[in-house]
Amino acid sequence: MSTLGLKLRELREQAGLSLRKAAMQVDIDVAVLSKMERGERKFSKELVLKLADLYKANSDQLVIDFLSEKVLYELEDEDFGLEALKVAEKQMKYKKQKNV
Amino acid sequence: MSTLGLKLRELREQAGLSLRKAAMQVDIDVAVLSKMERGERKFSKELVLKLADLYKANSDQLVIDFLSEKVLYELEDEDFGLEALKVAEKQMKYKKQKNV
DNA sequence: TTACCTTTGACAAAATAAGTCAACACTAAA
DNA sequence: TTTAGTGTTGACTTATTTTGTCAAAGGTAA
Repeated sequence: MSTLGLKLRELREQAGLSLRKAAMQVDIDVAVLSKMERGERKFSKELVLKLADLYKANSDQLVIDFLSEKVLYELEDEDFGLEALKVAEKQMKYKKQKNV
Repeated sequence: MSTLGLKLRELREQAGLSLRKAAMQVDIDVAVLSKMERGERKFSKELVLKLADLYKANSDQLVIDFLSEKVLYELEDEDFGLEALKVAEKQMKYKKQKNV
């Protein structure tokens, strides 16, 4: 289901950390991390960064996944989701170029 | 600032409706509609549809603008916003194709 | 003045998200 | 068969965000 959750779970396991220990390190409740890894609760960007750091993983792609998931969540079941993404992309490029 | 707000304001004026009257027709407070048209508050999709109907305008592009604005709002000031959009697009296409 | 118009800010209420906790079920080692 | 570890669940509280309501202001024109 959740790409980000899966990835972070794998990274945690690769780092040899239990859910409890990882949660403690980043200062959240175990229950919450468990739910986040299984896509039952949303990550925050800050937490993603903390976890990337803890797992010694590169955070860029994780942040991209985080944002992308957030966007997809907003657009799920929308008939014009794809069109909306294209418009958003166009506007973002414009803004970037124009520095608005 | 807000494309959608501007568009809906223009449509309202073209329909010859005052803010008060339009707001009354769609059953919201004038203050709220005023703020929405100026981008100070967010539209809901339902309201966009109601307004499109009231102004006798085609709602498709308005809904696309609405969604796109929502997405851009989530991604504003994000370094990886564009990358996130691309990932989201890819996943959405995949989902659509696979019917997941 | 009167009668409209839009905008503003302050506040209350409702809805969502985030945090906390205790208990459960499972596995494996002692 | 205890003990200690694992992850999961649900109920609950608290905090934050969003939404709705209202009154008043300032503008314009008859």
